[in-house]
Amino acid sequence: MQIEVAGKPVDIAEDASCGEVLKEGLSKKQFKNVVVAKCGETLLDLTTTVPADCTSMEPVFADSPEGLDIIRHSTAHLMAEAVKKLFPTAKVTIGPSVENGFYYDFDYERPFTPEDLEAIEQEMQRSVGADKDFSCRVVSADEARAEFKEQGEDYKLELIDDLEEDNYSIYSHGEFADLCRGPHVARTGMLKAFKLLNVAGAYWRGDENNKQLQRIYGTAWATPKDLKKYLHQLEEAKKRDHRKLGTQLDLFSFQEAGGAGMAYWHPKGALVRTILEDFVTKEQIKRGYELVRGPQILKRDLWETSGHYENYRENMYFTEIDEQAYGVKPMNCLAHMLIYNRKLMSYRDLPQRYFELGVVHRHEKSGVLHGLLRVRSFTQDDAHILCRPDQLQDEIKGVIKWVQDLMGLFDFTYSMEISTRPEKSIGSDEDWERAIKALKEAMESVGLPYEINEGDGAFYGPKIDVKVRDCLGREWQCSTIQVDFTLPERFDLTYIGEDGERHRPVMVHRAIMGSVERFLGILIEHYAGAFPVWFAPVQAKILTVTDAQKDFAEKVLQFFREKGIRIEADLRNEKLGYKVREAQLEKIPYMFVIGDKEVEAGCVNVRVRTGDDPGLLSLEEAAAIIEDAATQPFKDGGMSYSFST
RNA sequence: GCCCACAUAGCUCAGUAGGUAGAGCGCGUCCUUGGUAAGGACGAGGUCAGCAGUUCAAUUCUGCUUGUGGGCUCCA
Repeated sequence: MQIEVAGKPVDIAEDASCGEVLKEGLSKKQFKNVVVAKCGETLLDLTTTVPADCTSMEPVFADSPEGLDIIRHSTAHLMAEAVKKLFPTAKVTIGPSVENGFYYDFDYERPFTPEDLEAIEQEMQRSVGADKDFSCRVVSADEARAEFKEQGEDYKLELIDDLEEDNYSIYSHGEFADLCRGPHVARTGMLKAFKLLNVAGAYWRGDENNKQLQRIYGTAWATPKDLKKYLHQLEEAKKRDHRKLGTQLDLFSFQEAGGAGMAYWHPKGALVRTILEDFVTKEQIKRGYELVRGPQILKRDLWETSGHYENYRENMYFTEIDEQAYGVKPMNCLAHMLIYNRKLMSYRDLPQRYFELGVVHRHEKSGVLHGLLRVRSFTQDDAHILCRPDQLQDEIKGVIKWVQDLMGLFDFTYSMEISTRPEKSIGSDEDWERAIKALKEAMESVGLPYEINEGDGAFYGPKIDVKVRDCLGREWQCSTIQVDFTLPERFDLTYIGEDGERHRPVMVHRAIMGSVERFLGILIEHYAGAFPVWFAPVQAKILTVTDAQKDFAEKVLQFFREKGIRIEADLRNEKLGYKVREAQLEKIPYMFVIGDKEVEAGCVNVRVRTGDDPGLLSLEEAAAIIEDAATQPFKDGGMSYSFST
């Protein structure tokens, strides 16, 4: 019998295992790093007998994405073994691999402590040292039930009942056996690079009505070197954390006295924000939007009409004025609809595109707040497009283009998904179908890949969500495009068509940055605080060598200020090296050093934060460099912008 | 909201077997006039997050509250 291994034919015995076949077909060194076998799309344990229909087999190496997944999953089992050994009354639940690692959820009478984690990790190391074999057996549903019932593993019983399979595979190593689809590494000795990271609460099956379990997270890699590299990366990422940089660069803070989830913008941070908002606002106008503004609070019955009261109440703040109930706006759409409704619209007036940097308040659960990325009060670059059905496609495409342009400007990588109807929602099934179809068609016509996120739409309509990652790899939603047939109906929005009849416009809710706060948080992490010249709060800093240059430095300062360049001067009685260091830590793009030489020449000596050193330049030349650096990103993106004071 | 952890000077952190606290940086004054990542001296600065309780005595122990961090659930 012959089988192809990694492209070359190998003779094998009738009942050979996958491991034996791969060992035959690969060099000794290669085989050492094989975790499982791959036959077609199926992953098989090395101990599994080669299936009769398998004609070619590929090795899955430890450092491949699939291999790492196996290693992490197996490490989760290894951890469960250790936990059961140290805490026999703990009940096991599920333990999958996740990005960069794994977790396992346990039900135990007391919380695990950091010391417990250390003990667990040591126990895991012992098991690795013992190099126990992983083995798999397939049993009937009844046998599986009997086995886990005897062990008191109630959660496993629940899983068996839910899966409703005829047979189940059970993976064991040493004393530990777990209901599991597999596959796994052959021996515990292959798991040589892992670390337990933290404990967290997690609901059984992700449902907050269920019991809360204890989840232990860990990371696992193919080699200790990879593990070390990953842990180092984590450390580096922490340095870019926007919360840390926000303090270091004096951009913003959160004030305990003022309440959770609400940012306070310091002078530098507020300036960065203002520039971003200014750019986005001007760009909206160029793209055919009109600026509007609505109030912060609207009468409660309006929120009832819109369905917010019914579907979004727990996220809203309410207040009372003159015995009249009001709701603080969590979204801007209501005001925009009222503005649309101020007069009778003609089909010629459409589309109406209303843009507002709207401040919204949402009562987010206390546990979800996270720096600028998840707050209770934030500003959306929000717009509502009211258009005729025949205009819908072009409008969506226009928004997608704008999203692409903005993300491109910052060189963001992002993922897109279409979110469908959630449980709590309003509107007819047909409208939902129509709206989803419109979004899909637009995405497909632009040729963008997308995922479907079932049940995650807004309560009034489906949406395209654009997600960007933070420094720790967590994804955050930024842009959103939502098609809505329902709210125009609820507010009886109409326009007079060519036929002289009243028609219903379609509404597109959309935000490009999403939340200014969140977007800035991600920008801070993306640039590690070293903002591009166009929105750096301070673009250049003058550093004098001694106070003899003070007068000239002040003239230079004035010169650049008049040019609209954001510049500061460090005239303190300190050494140059000290001033350079400080400006470098402030991540200021340009430093202008002024000593006697420069005064004499009427020049500045330019130092760039990247380490480049253009040297002695005239004031005009230096200004040109900055202006160039500030406008270049827009030229590259086919746009134009400059902030002026 | 739930689980766990944490909260000491503007920042980063030490510390107290329960006897009201310390460093570095920053800040102020003075000396130093120094050419590309930290010159020196002196000084100011803290209801040890808040409120209760235990105690002769609480920053330290206990409880609650507030806030923060890591997750879960939920969402821009």
